[in-house]
Amino acid sequence: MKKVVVGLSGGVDSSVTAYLLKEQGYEVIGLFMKNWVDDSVIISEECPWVEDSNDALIVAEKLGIPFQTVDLSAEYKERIVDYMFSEYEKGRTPNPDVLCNREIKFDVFLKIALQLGADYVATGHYCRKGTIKNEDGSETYQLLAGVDKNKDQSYFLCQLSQEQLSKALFPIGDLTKPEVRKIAAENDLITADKKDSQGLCFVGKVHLPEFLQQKLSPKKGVIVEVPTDASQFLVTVPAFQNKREELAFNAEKPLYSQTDGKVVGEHQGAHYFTIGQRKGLNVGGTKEPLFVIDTDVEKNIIYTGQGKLHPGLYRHTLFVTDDELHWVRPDLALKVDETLEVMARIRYRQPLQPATLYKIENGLYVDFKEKQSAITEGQFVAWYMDDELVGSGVIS
RNA sequence: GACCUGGUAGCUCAGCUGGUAGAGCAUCUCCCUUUUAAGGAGAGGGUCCUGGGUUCGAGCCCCAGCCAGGUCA
Repeated sequence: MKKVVVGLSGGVDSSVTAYLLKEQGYEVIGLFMKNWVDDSVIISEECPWVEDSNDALIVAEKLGIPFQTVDLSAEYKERIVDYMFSEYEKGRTPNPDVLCNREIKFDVFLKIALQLGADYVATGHYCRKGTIKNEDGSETYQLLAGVDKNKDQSYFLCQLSQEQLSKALFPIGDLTKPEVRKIAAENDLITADKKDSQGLCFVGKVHLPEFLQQKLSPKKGVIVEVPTDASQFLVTVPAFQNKREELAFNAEKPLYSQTDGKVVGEHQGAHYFTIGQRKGLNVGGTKEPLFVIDTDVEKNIIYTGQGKLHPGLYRHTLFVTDDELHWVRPDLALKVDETLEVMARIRYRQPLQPATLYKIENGLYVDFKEKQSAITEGQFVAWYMDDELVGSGVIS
C-alpha cells in the first residue's frame, strides 16, 4: 500500500483531498503545518491557526487517519518572510505563496513526509499532474491546470521541479469547488461549509503596510503625477535591425524623474507601494483615479498616472533573467535564439494571454500579443501550452 | 492704491430666473481572491469664508470685512 502524507490545512480542499486518497486505497497521514507564530500582524481577531489545526484534527479523526502537527515557522520565516522583506526593500513585489510551495510545502514539508516513509505528498490544490512515459522508461511529469477554471491554482505551483512533482498528488484537480464542497458535506467533514481561506497561505489575512512596517521603516517622500503626454510616451519607434532589438526596446521600462510631472502628494515610503496600485495614495482632486506607474525606492518617489489607460501602465514585453528562469518541463526549455508560442499570465487568475517566448544568452523575453497592464517586478510570469504550465520566471 | 474674478464635502469643481446642496477623485466598509494589485457593491462626510442686511425664505441679491489669484497704475 502506498503511503501519502496530506497537508491538512483545516480547510475543505485539503479535507476532501485526504478523504479521496483514503477512498483510493492509500495509507494516509494528515500533517498540519504551523508556519506563522506572530499574531501581531494578523487582522483576524483570534489566532487562526489554533482553530484551523483543530478542524484538521477533527477531519483526521473522522477519516480515521493519523494526525500530527509540525512547526515550520522557523523555516517559513527564513525562506519566505525574510525574502518578502528583502524584495519589498528593493522595490520589487514578491509572491510569497509561490515561494511557499517551492520552499515549504514541496521542500521542507516534503522531506518530513519522506522521512515518515511516505511515497507521496498531497495537497488541496486545484491542479492536476500528468505523466508522460519516455522511451527510456523514465517519466516526465506535467503540471496541468485544474478542471475548475475558476479555481485553477497551477500558477502557485509554477516553481515546482520535476523532482518535486514526482512526489506530488493533487486529488481534487479533477473536481470543481462545488463538487469538493458536496463531497465534504456528504461525508460529514466539518470543513464543508468553511469559508475559503485567503491572504497569505498559512499566515492569513495580513494588513500588508503594517506587516511591512515591522522591518521597513516609514520614510516620507513625494507622489508625482506623470501626464499622459510625457516625453517618455512620445518616443518614436525606431527602425529595428532585428527582433532582438525590438524586444529589448519593448521590454524597456520608462525612466521617470521628479521633473516629468508635478508633485501631487506625499507618501510614507515608496517600498510600501506596487505598480498598478490605486488605493492608499490618498491623493484626490483628479478627474480619474491615480495609479502607481512606477516606484523609485532609491529616491523614494512614487510615480503615478491618471486613469486605467495611462500609457505608463502598459508594456508589450517583459524579461526574465536566466537565474530566475524555471522550466517545470526542462525537456521543453528553449535554447538561445529559439522561440515558443505560449499562453501566459503575470498574476494569479489573470486570463491567459497569447505570448511568444524568445530565448537569448542571459535570459528570456516574454512578448505579449496585447500590451499588459501593470507588469510588476518580482511577480511571477507563468506560461502554458494548452492546459499545461511548462515554465515560469520572476519578472525583472 | 484702484479695479476684476473667486472663496461650496479631505481634494478638484458644479449648483438653473433666490426655496436650506451635488459630481468625480480621496477615505471607510463589504464582496471577489490562498501573492501584490486590480475589479464589483455600498457608506460616511459640508457653520456653502466671516459679520450684517433685504426677503415668508439666500450658497445664490445688497453692504462691510478677511483671504487667494489676476489686471491697471
